[in-house]
Amino acid sequence: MSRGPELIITEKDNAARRIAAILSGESAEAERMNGVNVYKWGGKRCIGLSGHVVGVDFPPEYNDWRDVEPVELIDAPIDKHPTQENIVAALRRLARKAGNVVIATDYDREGELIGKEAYELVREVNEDVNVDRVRFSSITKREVTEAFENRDDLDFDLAAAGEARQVIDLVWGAALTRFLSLSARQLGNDFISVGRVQGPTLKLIVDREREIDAFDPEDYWELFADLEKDDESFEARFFYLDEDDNEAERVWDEASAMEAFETLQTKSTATVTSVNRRTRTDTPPAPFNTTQFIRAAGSIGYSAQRAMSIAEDLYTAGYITYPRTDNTHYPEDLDPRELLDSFTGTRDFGDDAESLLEQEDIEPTAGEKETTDHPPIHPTGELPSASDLSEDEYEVYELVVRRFFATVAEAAKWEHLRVVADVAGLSLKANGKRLVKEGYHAVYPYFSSSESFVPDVEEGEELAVTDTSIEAKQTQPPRRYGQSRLIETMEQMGIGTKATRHDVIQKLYDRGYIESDPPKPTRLARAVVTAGEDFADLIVSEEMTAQLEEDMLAIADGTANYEDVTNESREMLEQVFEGLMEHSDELGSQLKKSLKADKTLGPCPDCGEDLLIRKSRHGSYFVGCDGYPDCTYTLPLPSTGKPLILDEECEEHELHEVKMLAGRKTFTHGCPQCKADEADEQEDEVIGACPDCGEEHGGELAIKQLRSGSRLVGCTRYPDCDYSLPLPRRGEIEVTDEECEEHGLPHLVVTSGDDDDEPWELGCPICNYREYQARQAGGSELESIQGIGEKTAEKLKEAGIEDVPGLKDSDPDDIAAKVSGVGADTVRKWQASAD
DNA sequence: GCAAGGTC
Repeated sequence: MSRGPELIITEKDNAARRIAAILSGESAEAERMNGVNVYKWGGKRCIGLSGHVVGVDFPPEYNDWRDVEPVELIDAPIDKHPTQENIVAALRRLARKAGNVVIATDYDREGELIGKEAYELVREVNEDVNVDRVRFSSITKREVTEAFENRDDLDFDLAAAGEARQVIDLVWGAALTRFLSLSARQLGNDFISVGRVQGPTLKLIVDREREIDAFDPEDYWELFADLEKDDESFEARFFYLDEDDNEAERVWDEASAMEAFETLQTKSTATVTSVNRRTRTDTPPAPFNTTQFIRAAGSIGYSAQRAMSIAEDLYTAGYITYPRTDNTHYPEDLDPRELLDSFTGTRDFGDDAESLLEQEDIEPTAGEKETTDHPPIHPTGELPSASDLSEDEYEVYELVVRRFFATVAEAAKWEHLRVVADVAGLSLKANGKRLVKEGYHAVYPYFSSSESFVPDVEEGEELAVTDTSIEAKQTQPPRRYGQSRLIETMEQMGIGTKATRHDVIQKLYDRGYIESDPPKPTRLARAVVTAGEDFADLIVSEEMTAQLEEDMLAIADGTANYEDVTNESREMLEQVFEGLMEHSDELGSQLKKSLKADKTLGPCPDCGEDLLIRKSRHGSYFVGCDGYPDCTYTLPLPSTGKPLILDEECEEHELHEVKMLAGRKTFTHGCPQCKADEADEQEDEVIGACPDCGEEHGGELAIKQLRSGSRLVGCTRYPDCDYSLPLPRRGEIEVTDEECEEHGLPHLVVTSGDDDDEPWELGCPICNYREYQARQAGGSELESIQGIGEKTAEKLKEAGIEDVPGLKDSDPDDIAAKVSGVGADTVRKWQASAD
C-alpha cells in the first residue's frame, strides 16, 4: 500500500517557504490552496499557519454583556473554534491524504501549543497518521536538516501549560472587563478593560504619575569654576564629602552656597591636589533582541509600534531576520565573515564591512539571554537597493546592519582623566575623557562618543581661575516612562512577550488610559488602577504573571496539571468577585467621575456647570455644557484631529487649553473660548470678487476667522455661496499690493511673528490652493498616515488609491487583495488613523 | 464588544 505524502506544518508562511527550500534543495514549488501557499516537492507538502488558527472563547449565549452576570463567566464553558477558516480548511484537505505529519512550529511554548492545535485539526480528519515534532531555533540548512533527522514527539504537557494561560487570561480578563464596564455603564466602544498584562503595565504608569504628583522639589545650588592651563580652559565643579564620605555636588543650604561662592570669587589660582588616569574598555553592544531593537529605534525617533511595523516589512521582504525574538546569542552556524562579505563593495556599508573583515579574530558579542525561539535580529545578507525602501525603512535597516557590525567589531577604549584642585580649602573636580581607540563606534554611530577635554596637569601645579559661577537649581520629579523604557521594564517584570509588549502600549492608548508621548495616564486610568488595587490586586500586579509562569512550569514538567491550575485560578477569581459585587455602586461612581474629569475643560460661562468635550452625531468634536438640555452653551473645536485636554489653563476663562492630535499635523488649539472671541472680534477683510457668484450676485471674497480657530478665504454671501479657499492656522496674514494676473486677487504673505522665520509667500489664494491640490494628487498625502511610506504609497497608487478619501472609501479586503504584502487589518488601521 | 498570544 502506498503512503500519502508527508505534510510539514510550520507557524508561518515565511518559515514554510524557507524550510521547503532547504529540504527540497530549492526545488519546491508553491501552489495556492484556499488562498494559502502550499510548497510541494517529491512526496512532500509544506504549509505555513498564521500563528494560532483556532481561538478560545465563551459560547455565543454568553455574548450579551447585559444578559449575563460577569461572575457567571468564571465557570462558563470555553470553546475552541477556527479563526482562520481558509488555513484550517487547507490543512484539513492536506491532512486527509497525508501519510505522515511533521509539526515544525516555533521552538517555544506558544509554538508547542500552536503545534498541538494543528495536531488536533489533523486528528479530526485522519485518526491514524503518525505525527512527529521537529525543533530548531534558526532556519538554517544545518539546523533544519538535523532536526528532521532527529524527530521527536509533541510535548503535550508544554502545550497544556499554554492552554492554562489562555483560559486564565480569558476568564479573568473578560469577567473583570465586563464588571468594570457595567458598573460604570460604559458599553459599546468605550468599555473599561483590564487584564493580566495591561493591568500591571497601567499601574506602572499610574504609580510613576503618583510619584510625580507627590513630588516636593527642593532647592539646591551648584558651583563651577573655569580653570586654565597654558590658555587651555576647562570647567571644574565644586564638591564636598557628605556625612557618609560620599562625594556630593549639591549644596542644600543657600547661605553656605553663597559663602563658598564668595570664597571662590576672591581667589585667582587653584592648586592641583590629585590627578588620576585610567583607561576604560567600552565593550560593543550585544545582538538585537526585540526590546533592545525597539529601544535603539526609539533613540532615533521611532515609536515602538512604528519600529516593529517597519521591521516586519523588512523581514517579509527578506532583508532582516525575524523581528520577534528574545535571543541575544547568534546561532553557531552564523558565519560573521560570510555575512560581512555580503556588504563589501556597497556604497553605504562597503568600507565598514571591509575594515571589519581585516580583523584577525571575529568573535561576536552575546547578551545574557539565550533562547530557542529565533536568532537575534540581524541582516540576512540579502541587500535592498535604495529604491526598494522608503527613507524610514532604510534608516531602520541601516540600524540593524550597523548593530550587527558593532557586535563583531572591537571594543573601544577611553582614557579618563580626573583632576582635583583646591581653592582656599574648597575642592573642585573635572573629569575628562578621550576616545583613544574608536573600536565599534566607527561602525555604530548611535551611541555617544563625545569627549570632554581636560588638559594634562600634574599634582601641585597652579592653575588660573578665570571664571566662577553659581547655579540655583531644584530637584526634579522622576521622569515619565517613555515607550521603550516601558517595554524594557515590562520585560524585566516578566509581563507580556516580545511580540505583544508594544501592542499592549497601543491598547492603553486606544482604551483612553494614556495619552501623549511619553504616555501620561488619564483620570480613568488612575481610577481603574485604584479599583484594581482595592478589589482585585492580582490584576494590576506582576505577581499574577509570576504565579502563572510558575504554574506553567509545573504543568510542563508534569508536577501539576491543567485542571488543578485553572480550577484554583477560578476559585481565586470567585473570591475577588465577592468583594467587587459588594462595592459595585461606589466603584461605578468613581469610574464615572473620572471619565467625566477626563473630558472637563472648566466652568460654563452661562450656568457654571462643567464644559465638556463631546462628540456630535457626525463624529466631530465640540465643547458642550454638562447642564444640557437646560443650558445649550457650546463652543466649536477644529475639525482635524482628536482633542487632548492640556494641563495649561486660560486665566481669563478658567478653561483648560486643547491640543488637537492628528499625527504629523498635531497642533495646539489653545482656549476654545479665546479662539471663539477672537473670531467674533475679527472683521472680515474683503480682498476681491467671488469667482463663483461675483458677477451674478456681487459676492466678495474675504479673509475670515472662524470660531473653531481655522481661517479661510470665503464668500461674503455664505451660506448662500460656499466658495472657500484654505488658509494656514498660524501666523499673521498680510495682504500685499501685488495682484494675481489670472484671478485678480492680491498676493498674501504669512509671517510667523518669529523674526528668525522667513515669511511665507503664499501668493494668490486660488493659485496656492491649486498647487496644494496638485501636490495631494501626487499621492504624497497618503504618506501622512502612519505605516504608509513612499513605497507603500506607490503600491497603493498602482492599485488605484490616490489619496486619503480614496483610501477611506475603499473596502479593506479589496485593497489587501490588490496590494502585495498588505493585509486587510493593516488597511483598517490606516483608515482608522486617517480620521 | 471582553484577555493575551500567535501572525499579516
